[in-house]
Amino acid sequence: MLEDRLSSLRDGSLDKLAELQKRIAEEVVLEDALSYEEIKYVVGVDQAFFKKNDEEFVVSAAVLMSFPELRIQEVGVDFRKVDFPYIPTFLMFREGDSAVEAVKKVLRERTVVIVDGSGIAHPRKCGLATFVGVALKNPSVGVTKKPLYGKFEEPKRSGESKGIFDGKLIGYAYKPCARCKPIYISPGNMISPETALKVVVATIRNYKLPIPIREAHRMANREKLNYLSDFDSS
DNA sequence: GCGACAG
DNA sequence: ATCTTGTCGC
Repeated sequence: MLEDRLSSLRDGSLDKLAELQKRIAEEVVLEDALSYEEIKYVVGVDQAFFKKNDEEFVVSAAVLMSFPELRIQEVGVDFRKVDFPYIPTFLMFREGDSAVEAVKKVLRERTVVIVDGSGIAHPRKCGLATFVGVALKNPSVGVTKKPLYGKFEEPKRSGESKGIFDGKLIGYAYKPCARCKPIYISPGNMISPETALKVVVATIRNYKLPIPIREAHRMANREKLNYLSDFDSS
């Protein structure tokens, strides 16, 4: 079954999905829809996965926080079966719909969405964060722990950032602390690389990853355990 | 052709 | 992402 899905993807359908990504990328706006001062909230989104009877499920959690105070306002959750495998550069087809639904439940005016995945720092300029930002027509930023695409130099000092380039500036490699490896930040939609960096840095504080992402990660795992324990007892 | 490759 | 214990270091 799994092999069937993978082979059908290999034989050309991935090309069509890649074309879809290129079309979505054409809708991206890299100017700030919100100035830094206008940002009132941020939403962090992340997901957890698990298998139940040979089927795979995803739990997405979206945590709305005040900005720049970072007080939790609301949490949105989406739970569903997943049928698309993880394929590098096609992550949006596996996690995108679920992430969008979770964010929809908590989204307000003047909010920047922070996603655990690339934005335009992607071979076709269409990472998970771009998908979410275009689908919701809302400012979004992508943050990853590993680089996916683009040329950059290693930031060496704590707090230092280096541009990620693909002809032009498409994001930043940022070193959160002396012993931390860099994180990679790129605009998803409706935000500039500079503002994307500034917002993310403002949410990191003493950690490596943005606090909204950390909170979303915790919530997704919390929900995952809930579903599993409910299943067991029923 | 070979290797790289978010979560 | 997920499977998993302890452990080294700031």
